[in-house]
Amino acid sequence: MSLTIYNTLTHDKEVFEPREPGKVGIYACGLTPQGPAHLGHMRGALAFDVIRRWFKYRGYDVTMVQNFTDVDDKIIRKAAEEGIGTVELATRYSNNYLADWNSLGITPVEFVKVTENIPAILQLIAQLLEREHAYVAENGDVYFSVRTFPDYGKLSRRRSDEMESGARIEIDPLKRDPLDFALWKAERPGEPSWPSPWGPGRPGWHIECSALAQKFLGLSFDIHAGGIDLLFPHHENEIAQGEAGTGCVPFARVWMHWGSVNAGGEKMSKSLGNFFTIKEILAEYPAQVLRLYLLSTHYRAPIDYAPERLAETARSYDRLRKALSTADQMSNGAVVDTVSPLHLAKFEDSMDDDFNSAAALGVVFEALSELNKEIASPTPAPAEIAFYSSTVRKLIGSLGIELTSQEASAPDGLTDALIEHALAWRKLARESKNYGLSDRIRDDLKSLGIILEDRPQGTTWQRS
RNA sequence: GGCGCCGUGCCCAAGUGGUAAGGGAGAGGUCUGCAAAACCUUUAUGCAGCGGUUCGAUUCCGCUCGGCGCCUCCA
Repeated sequence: MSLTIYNTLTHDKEVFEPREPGKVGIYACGLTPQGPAHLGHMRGALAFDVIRRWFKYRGYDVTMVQNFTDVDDKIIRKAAEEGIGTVELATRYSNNYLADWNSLGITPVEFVKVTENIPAILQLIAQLLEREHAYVAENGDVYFSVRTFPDYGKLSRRRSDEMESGARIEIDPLKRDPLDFALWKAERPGEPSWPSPWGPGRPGWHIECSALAQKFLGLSFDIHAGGIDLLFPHHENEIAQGEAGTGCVPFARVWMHWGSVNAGGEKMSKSLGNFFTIKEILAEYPAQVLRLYLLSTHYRAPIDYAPERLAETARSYDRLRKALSTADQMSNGAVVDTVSPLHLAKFEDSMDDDFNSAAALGVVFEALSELNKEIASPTPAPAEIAFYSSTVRKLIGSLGIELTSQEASAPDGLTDALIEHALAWRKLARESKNYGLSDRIRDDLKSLGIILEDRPQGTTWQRS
């Protein structure tokens, strides 16, 4: 089965065909760094971390670019409120965001800032003016003329005439048409600005993504990604700017959109106050659990976040962890580097089908079930145990979820050797039927976070 | 009002024109000195409702009801 991707532009799943064989270029809309990131901001980052891993797994050389819109109305306002410069504010929250990526184990991409790429933006605006898709208003603003671009609406499937009738867009006398949008905003007192042929000012909201994507990935690049809430008008405008400005169609070959993160049935957002920051969540649960949770729903579907959901995921994650820990102790050092072909094939098919991580995780748990059956068998075969634990590890590992061996998290003083000694003492106690003592040892270890499990073949243990 | 998405067991969540993955929770059982874990069995003749197409639909089409997103800043 070949890699298939749902393309919002065609409303259909398509076999992925890169512009250049073996290479894939991805542009994703980043964010406006003006506050701490919440789960909603991280969903796309995580989804595309996994998508990039899968492209690499399939042999692609991946380039992914994401922007920081580090100058815009909100940043200017927020910086003024806090009495600091816009650069300082944007830098603080960009770094904050990158730290969140790091704590979730998301591989960094090529981050680009608007303020460091003003020339590319000016150039695209100039091209749009040259081609008469834009005009300069009397105050120095530059607007895109939607009427000059007949394809406008092809991504979001809206027709301009319909929108106009029902629209409640405020009438801006500077615009020739209510649908027109700003490419360049003329300087206002106290705001950052850059010189331009149309007078000093700063970029409008949508132009940066068109300019940056084309600058760093070229014309007609492979994939453009973003949250579904950016579909209109942002992405629609990007297409208009990119295609009208260069004459090169399509601006991007495939459009991918991830679903929103909701809380209490409504989109998580700052204004509603129903958001959870990454730091809050990671204070309660390990990053692996959060990854597992987010990946258990397909990236395009909306996901409703609730702390109970994470608690459930934590339980299933523990099952995974415990089984692998037990397997390590029962495989007698048998090293197996292979993966169950049956499970691998199902897993790959799932991921090839529009990166269906939810279905792929289902396969992981099926393999886990095989592993547990072998562990529970009256005559467990170390080689079989190693075979299935390797399968589980490799499959889920390809989604960026590492099930580390337990010694990695050993607390101070409780070395594996010490625990092994305690197990030996307990074994002696049990052999002499001194159950009071053996239970005492088990309880004491439990209070230290060590869980014992007696099996016919001996006792295994793990850190809880 | 316009555009789009969605409605699967107690909860979460995949999925297919031919009879429903997986996870969490619950119930019974096996193993065990006990415990824990695991294993086995069990919880949808059913996939919002009503029509239609079809030999056959949860899967395609239409309508109805319900939820959500976007149309204003948004990941």
